[in-house]
Amino acid sequence: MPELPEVEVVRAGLERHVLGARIVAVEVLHPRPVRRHLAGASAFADELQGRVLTGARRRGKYLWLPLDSGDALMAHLGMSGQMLVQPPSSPDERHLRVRIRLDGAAEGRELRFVDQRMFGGLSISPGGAELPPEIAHIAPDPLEAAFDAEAVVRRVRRSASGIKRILLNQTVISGVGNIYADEALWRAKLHGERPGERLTAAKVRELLGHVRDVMTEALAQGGTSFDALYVNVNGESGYFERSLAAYGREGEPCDRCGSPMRRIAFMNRSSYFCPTCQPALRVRRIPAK
DNA sequence: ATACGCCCCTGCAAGC
DNA sequence: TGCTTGCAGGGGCGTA
Repeated sequence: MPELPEVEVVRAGLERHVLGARIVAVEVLHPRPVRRHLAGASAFADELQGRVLTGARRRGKYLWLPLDSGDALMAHLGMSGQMLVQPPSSPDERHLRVRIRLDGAAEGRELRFVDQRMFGGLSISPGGAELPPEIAHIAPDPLEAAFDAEAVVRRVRRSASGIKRILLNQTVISGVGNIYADEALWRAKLHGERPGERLTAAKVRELLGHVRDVMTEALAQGGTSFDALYVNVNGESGYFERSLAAYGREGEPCDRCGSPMRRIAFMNRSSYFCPTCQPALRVRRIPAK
């Protein structure tokens, strides 16, 4: 159930543990996670066989491993995906979907794609080593050099949509999911339904700063609990229970003002916010006399 | 061209 | 105890 910081932890782990490895065999245990490979599961396996993994890259929540062929093995973790590096002797995980046996730099290890809900998946991007064309429409994320905050400010202020919906639109800014959207909005004292076009440029800039900060802090904490051989992404790093000010805190006191935090339905999931610090509508102030 | 709702899956916890 | 319902951190796609 990863957002950008969790995906980055995985990327860094892959870079450390499978760089330079050669794929010797691929076993697809469930067809759904390779559904994007239209030629089918066995073609997917055949195309990967013999390739060398030459990198580990990320944009937003998408990961890709450039191959020595110039193509890339792409991965999206969806809601429940994990990429694990395991010795073959390790028992199969309950939701193991794809097994990739390695030699060379990662001799005797397996790269495993584990995914309970299978919203995520693996695919091969032809010529996608540098930037897979399938994700060219995804905007840069706040932690990469190509991120253009002023371009995001302009798009936000051109949109009548609610600011939270805009934050979750990966073509505007990538990597932000439901948790970090709520956290950044809480820090900025903004209600997620405030229309983008009604926000000042300065306020949007401030919000983007909070987005970057909350992700950077999460990344720092997620990285510390990272075990050397076990590339984990399941969000159980301890960060979520300890450091969240908004997400999942319905009924608990706001860390800033003490008001009970509220939860509302939003886009088939939930939004958490402080009704006092984050009013839905701008309050027209009555001038003091 | 946007912008929005629907749907893809499985599993868990709470409620009846 | 067993069934039903709601909910879970994502995003592609069809339709307005």
